[in-house]
Amino acid sequence: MKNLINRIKNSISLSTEAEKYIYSIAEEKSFSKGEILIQEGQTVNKTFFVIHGSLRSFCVDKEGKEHTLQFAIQDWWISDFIAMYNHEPASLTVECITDSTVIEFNAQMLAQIYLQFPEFEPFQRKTLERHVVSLHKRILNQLQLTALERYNVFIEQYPNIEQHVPNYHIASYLGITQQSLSRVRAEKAKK
Amino acid sequence: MKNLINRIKNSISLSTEAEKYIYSIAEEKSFSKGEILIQEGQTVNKTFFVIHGSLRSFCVDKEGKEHTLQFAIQDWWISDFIAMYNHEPASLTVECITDSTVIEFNAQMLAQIYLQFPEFEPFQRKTLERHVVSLHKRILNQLQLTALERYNVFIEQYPNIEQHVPNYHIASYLGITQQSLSRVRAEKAKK
DNA sequence: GATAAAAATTACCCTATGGTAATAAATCTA
DNA sequence: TAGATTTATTACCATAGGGTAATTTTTATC
Repeated sequence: MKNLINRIKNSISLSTEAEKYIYSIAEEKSFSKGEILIQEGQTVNKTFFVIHGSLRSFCVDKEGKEHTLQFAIQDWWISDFIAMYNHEPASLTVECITDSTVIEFNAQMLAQIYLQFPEFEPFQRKTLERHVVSLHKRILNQLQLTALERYNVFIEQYPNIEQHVPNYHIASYLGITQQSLSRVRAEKAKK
Repeated sequence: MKNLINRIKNSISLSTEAEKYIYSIAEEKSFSKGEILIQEGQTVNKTFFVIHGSLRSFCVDKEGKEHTLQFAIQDWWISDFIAMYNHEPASLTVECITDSTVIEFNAQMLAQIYLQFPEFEPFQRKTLERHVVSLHKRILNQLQLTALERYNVFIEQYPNIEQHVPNYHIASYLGITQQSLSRVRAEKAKK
């Protein structure tokens, strides 16, 4: 839980009351590999801050293929943001890739925190803005880079994730098949 | 300018003072087809709300090919959000596709508006959240749909844009070449 | 309305990535 | 450690979409 508090303190100065409030609406939870935190179809009123471990959100297409929208490692947030922000049932599944510890927040409580503690506004805004930036960059990468280039960007962005995340999840994040990723990696190793 | 005021009023109740303040930090401007609102490399402290017309933001890759990140039509916001949120030089260009009228905001002024008028917080948040949702959906589409399917989603999402936007811009948004889009359209017309 | 310019289509061949399947390697489990 | 299971690799052929270029259609300009 300290992670988050420190992270907030990097961005705003946090009163003891505000810190207490955070503790009151948050709950630290541990999940083991394979556990589902959000199930497709469910109502989503939770969002998770990752303390350690790795998780992903993904959708399943009509042919049953999985497509990874997001990975989350330490200090990242994860949820089904489409469902959460639109107040509609989850179209995504959020699962643990490895044993993980997260802080679970009630989304409404968290969104309203600035009412009691206006100093949270810039922190929340910054979090959302950073999210937008990372999505814009991802889309630009998808538009202009080859599979190999996208893979290189990925391992730069998540330097340690490969040890923990199976290859086919990375492939499904990059928008290619597991086999193509294998080829791409072979290609890369040759050079 | 009424567009924006009405749009805000749909979401929050707006005092006369707040309305005046909006007018004071905004400037309605008209641009003609082809004009550049944000140039790659520039510092970005402006964001635009579209009154009418159509604009796009795009990047240029190492081979000189353009990739459209976003279209903006009536009631949408457009800027280089990567540059704006990260306080770095623009990596995108924002240009008018057709003659357009926009409201230009100083980004800092707009971001700080909640300090004087806290009732703006939910409006600003909602705008950001909607942005995140649309980007998540775009990424999911890119991961799981074929070019034809993405094209269909596109024309559903922007029903009238085709009359105004050249095909090669749409192609560059969908992540395919102009020629592929042409094929896709021919395919679609056949059925 | 004629001409020029821009945009869209079509054709041809090429390449990156997909699909299926077999094999190999790694990991888990008893 | 053996066997089972999961994951990764490789091979083969198939296909969606790319590249170049020629042609047609549309739009702008005089």
